[in-house]
Amino acid sequence: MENYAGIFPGSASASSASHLSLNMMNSNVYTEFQGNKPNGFLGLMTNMEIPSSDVNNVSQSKNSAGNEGEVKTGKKKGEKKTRKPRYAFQTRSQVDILDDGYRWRKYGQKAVKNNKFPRSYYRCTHQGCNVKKQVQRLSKDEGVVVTTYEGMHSHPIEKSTDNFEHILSQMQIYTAF
DNA sequence: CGTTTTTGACCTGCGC
DNA sequence: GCGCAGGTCAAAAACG
Repeated sequence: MENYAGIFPGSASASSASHLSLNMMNSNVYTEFQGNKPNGFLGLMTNMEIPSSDVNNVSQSKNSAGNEGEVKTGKKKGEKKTRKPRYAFQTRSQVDILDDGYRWRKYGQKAVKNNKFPRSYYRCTHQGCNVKKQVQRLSKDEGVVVTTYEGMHSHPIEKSTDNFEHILSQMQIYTAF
């Protein structure tokens, strides 16, 4: 399940590209940011710090899409009092697995209360890299996938990233907005 | 054969 | 104090 090869129209060696990812560049896929947050955060990456008391701010921002709302920080194994920033992506895609070029190992899957679809938990397989990521899909709009990144990678991408680099650059341009 | 996925159990924080 | 919800671990299966 790790064949993320040419998915882009420009890439020649498109190996059937069944479940690939990163096809945000495709016509039918595009990152859209809806005013989910009262603060009105727009952008590809939104870094939000999550203080213990602020946890419910995400859920309270219910709105059009009808997000399920993540409550509780649930730190567990209290070792870090420092809350890590999280970066949320809201992407319109038919596939849940959006590949960013890193290798992820799935370590859990749980169903969310207000969502029919389960939420998947991934972890970066790189040694020492404890970056986590969770993918969730809105029950209302199956086309909308919310990817939340936790932590930052301190190592280069493992994949050859053919023109991924190029693509990423373009993505950044989008971010600039 | 090594690695990742899968799935249930377990843990933790919060609300009642 | 108990139950709910979310998050993580771990063992076995599945896949290459």
